[in-house]
Amino acid sequence: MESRCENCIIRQFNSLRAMSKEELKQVSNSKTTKILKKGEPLFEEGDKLNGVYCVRNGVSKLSKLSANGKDQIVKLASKGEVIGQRSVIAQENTNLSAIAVSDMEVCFIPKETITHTLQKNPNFTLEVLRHMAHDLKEADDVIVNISQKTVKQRIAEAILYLKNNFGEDKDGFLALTLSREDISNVVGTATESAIRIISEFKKKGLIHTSGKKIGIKDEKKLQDMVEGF
Amino acid sequence: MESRCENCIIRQFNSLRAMSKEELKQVSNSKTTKILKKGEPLFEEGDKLNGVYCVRNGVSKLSKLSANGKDQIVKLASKGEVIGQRSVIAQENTNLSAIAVSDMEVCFIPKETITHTLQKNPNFTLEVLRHMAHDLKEADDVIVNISQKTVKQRIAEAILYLKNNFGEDKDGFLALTLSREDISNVVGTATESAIRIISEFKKKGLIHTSGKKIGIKDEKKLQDMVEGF
DNA sequence: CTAAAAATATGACATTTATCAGTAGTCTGT
DNA sequence: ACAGACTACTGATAAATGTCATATTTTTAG
Repeated sequence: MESRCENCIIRQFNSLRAMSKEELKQVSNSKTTKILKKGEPLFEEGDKLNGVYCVRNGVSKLSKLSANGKDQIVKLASKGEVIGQRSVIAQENTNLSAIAVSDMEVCFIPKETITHTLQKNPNFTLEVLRHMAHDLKEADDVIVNISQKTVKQRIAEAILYLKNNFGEDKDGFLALTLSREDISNVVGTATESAIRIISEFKKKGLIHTSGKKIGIKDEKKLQDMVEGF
Repeated sequence: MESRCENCIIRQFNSLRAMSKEELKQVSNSKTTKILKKGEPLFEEGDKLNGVYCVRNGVSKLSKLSANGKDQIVKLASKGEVIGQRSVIAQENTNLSAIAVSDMEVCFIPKETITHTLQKNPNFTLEVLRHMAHDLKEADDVIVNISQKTVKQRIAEAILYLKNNFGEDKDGFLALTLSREDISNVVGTATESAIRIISEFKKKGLIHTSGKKIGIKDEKKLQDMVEGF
């Protein structure tokens, strides 16, 4: 049978840790588990969400389609993160799409369970609030980065971000492999520009690549690049 | 004597409306009122906030300094909005500066009053949460706009935003007058670029200006500009 | 394993935007 | 009312980035 939320380690990393034993039992009884293959959508922009998704494994990109037909990736959500809270809380259709960028395992928690607890357990609400406050700060940082840094700086930053958040595999490549297009959508630039700059980094010996995989060779210089040197 | 929060109309527009009579009384007793002249700071990036500010009148820009020395304006907060909640909730120093862009009147509410209510009144917490969810969505939209629209589109959008949110004066100029530099910092571009594009809009008959004041002449064409025509 | 499809890569060029330099206009405080 | 300071404006130019076209490599499906 399904594993129980009460015992789930993932929970330690998100706002569900503020739930009481009773509440967790309820979550566990109402949740369903879902497996997604790389590339499959969890939901699409504009969908009405009937609950939130707790990521057990894998990574999802949260993106928004712009008028000119390009996706902008606003956040990468991985193990322990809860996706869709914003829409459920604001009682609106979702403003973002969520698509798996690696195989995923997620738990779906119906919104009734969440909203019920939000109204009853102030500790949980406060915990969710803290998480959202954190997300908001990060969003502010993204705004400043995108508008004030060059594409080169942002790509260097993205590469370091991928290392710091998802680590490296045994061969020294970034553990999370994004397509060049996804990278350009994180950074907010044309795919060709991203590719060009990645090639340049490679020529300069800052990184090495193999297919779409990227490995960091000179972290310090990459960091300097971010700072603008 | 000072006016009482219980009677304050402003409250209707922000999360304070979810407070009980008792709680409001406490807020009213602990609050202080502050007058700011245009250009004066409410607080600066990195400050530790001892409470939140409720805007009674005037407008404040919330901005963040980037590495290259330029400010990026992340939000304009006006009547009814509460400033500084994010930092108080996350228990961090503030990541933004708040500077008055017009004369202001604000109420300062000490953080103890807020955090106390956050722990006791789930309705209030939920209301704050909803507001933050809304802010987060807006931040996502800003990210997409900045990275996917041209400077011209963003300036057209900013002008329409100023009209829709702050209205026009009797002579048909935008009621909130921002300096060209502030406009460029909202839009995330160089001041000269903003000026150039504003001149261009003027030549094309989309707007008219007088000193730093801007008035809209052809809203439809401005809107088309935003859409990319 | 192989052919087709998709993704990556690169060059040439157009467009957008930033930077620097300098002038004109507007506001502020005495 | 006036000087000085700030702000708006304009031109010339450089730099960054986007676009289109096309070649090459990698991945995928059968």
